[in-house]
Amino acid sequence: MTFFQGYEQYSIDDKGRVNIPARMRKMLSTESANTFILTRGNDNCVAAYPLDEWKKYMERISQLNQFDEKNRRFMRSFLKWNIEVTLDRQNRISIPKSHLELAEIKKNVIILGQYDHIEFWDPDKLEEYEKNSEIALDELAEKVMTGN
Amino acid sequence: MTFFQGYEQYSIDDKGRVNIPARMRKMLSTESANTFILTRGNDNCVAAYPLDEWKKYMERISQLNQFDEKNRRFMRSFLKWNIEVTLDRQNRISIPKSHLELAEIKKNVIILGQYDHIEFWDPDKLEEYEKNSEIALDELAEKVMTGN
DNA sequence: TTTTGAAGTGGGACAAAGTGGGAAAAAATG
DNA sequence: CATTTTTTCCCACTTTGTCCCACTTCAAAA
Repeated sequence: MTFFQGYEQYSIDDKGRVNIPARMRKMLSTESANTFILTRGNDNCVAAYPLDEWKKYMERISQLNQFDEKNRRFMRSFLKWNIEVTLDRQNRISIPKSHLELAEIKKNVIILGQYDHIEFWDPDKLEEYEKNSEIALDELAEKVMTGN
Repeated sequence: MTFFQGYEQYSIDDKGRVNIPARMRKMLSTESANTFILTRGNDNCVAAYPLDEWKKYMERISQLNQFDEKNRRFMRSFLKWNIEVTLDRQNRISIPKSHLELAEIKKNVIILGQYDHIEFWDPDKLEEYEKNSEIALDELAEKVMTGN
């Protein structure tokens, strides 16, 4: 079982390229073929799922009935932000402008390991997000870690 | 398993031609022979199905009993908008005026990958459509992605 | 302390992708 | 059948993306 954790602060160059941290890279299975699916993450970030992890989700999508109006809405909003990217020889991916704008990422980016995926955050936005959540974290931590 | 996803904003020239985004083009099987079936999409857009995907639908149509008045009605409204188009050497298709008017597409067009087909939207119309759906999307997303 | 290799960053050159327009061919019209 | 309009094919330009090479930093090993 492999999973992503930890965080790094990296920079994005003018061409929109970011390095994937070495220790996260090591988590990639050979099946994922150095390929990620970029997508819109929750709470204002960009998320990257390894190809093989992603297939689970696409299985579900494929089974939706498109003649149902709600399902169509969901599929459109969901598939819209998906894009496949592959590591270049320097182990970087390039993030499209649309996605950078979505998460308001400029020159610097925080890379978070988030179990089955990686997240890219604007440093300021992440800080802001964290400030808004400090209150309840302690109880939540207790609940999760003690298992009830 | 290949499928369409992502989105692009492209332009339509005076002759009604649109480029098919490279990454969506790569999804085309050789059986589809660079051919799409344009048709009337749901919710005010134009849809394009690769030839081989389309055949599945035509199979079902062929089995309808035409002596049933309702079936005839359906077939007429359905078949009316179908038209076969092939990529030119620049990987473009040309969309008939009738279809552009149907979806109120002018100079610019949003191209959406929608699993088994591609959709063409007028940017304003799509935005409007998306605004009307934001409410229920989160729960729906959770439901679909967590599998219950 | 020096060396070595891996990791992160930047930029130039070339190829691919997207866009526009002219000329020939085909179709539609009277 | 002639004329006009539309469609198709081909060429050319511009922008974007990809590939490759090179430099810097840092940490572990010699």
